[in-house]
Amino acid sequence: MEKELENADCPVTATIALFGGRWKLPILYILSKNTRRFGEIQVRVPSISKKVLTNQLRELEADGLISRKHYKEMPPRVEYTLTDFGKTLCPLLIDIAAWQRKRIEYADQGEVKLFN
Amino acid sequence: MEKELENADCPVTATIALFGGRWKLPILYILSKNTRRFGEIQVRVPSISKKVLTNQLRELEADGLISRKHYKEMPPRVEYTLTDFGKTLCPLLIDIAAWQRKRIEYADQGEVKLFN
DNA sequence: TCCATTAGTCACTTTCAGGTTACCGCTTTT
DNA sequence: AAAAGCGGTAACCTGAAAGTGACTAATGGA
Repeated sequence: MEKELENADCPVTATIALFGGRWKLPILYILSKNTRRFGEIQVRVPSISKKVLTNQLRELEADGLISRKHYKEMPPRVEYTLTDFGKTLCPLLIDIAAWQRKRIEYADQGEVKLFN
Repeated sequence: MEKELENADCPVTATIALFGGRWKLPILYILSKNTRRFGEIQVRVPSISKKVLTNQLRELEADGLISRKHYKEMPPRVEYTLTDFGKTLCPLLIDIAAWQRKRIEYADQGEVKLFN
């Protein structure tokens, strides 16, 4: 039996891994509007803890979607910004949101349930 | 401080939840080519267990992406098919895959690492 | 002198999607 | 009479991610 797919090199899976984390989309959305300091992000993402926020930011940085600028001041100041590459993600997110509207159309026709 | 977003009604988050499960993309990919029986899916998704496959299929069905047809025969026969709504997902997945190619371009320029 | 501030880290606990193994009903094949 | 085939279900386990609370460094201000 042929192997129809190898999960590891599926481009869709690979892409979703980049922003599939629990809080990554909210973070990217916030940074798409403005460069933000750590604390500013935290206050805009409801109920995220420092540990998890740090984590998600580190991963986004490692994937090249955001950059981190650390000012050597006291108290510390750290700013996060979407990279040029990170900005290329925005149109895709808009496409995804657009499809959600299509889903709502189907729901209006009773063909699809929105909530289970 | 204004709440810039509520995660729950983010259309991107909602969409990704539909196919973010561990095996949902492979399953959708397989069904995008053919209607398939349970066992045919299982054999094409490397190393998925029956329980998990059942689970993922049930969720995809609940979300209206696939339909399940149970023939009352013995031994049992159950066929899974992409719904019309499920088919509308395909172009989106193609967009996502296309963005991955953009990512690879950036990687070629050394601006983004593909693997960490 | 002591406190507040910022961006974390550390150690620990909780959660739950996903995985494992065993079992089932009903029929045909051996 | 036994085994194989199909599409599951039930009970249990596991590992990674997420969450919690306490702690820190270095400075300015009351």
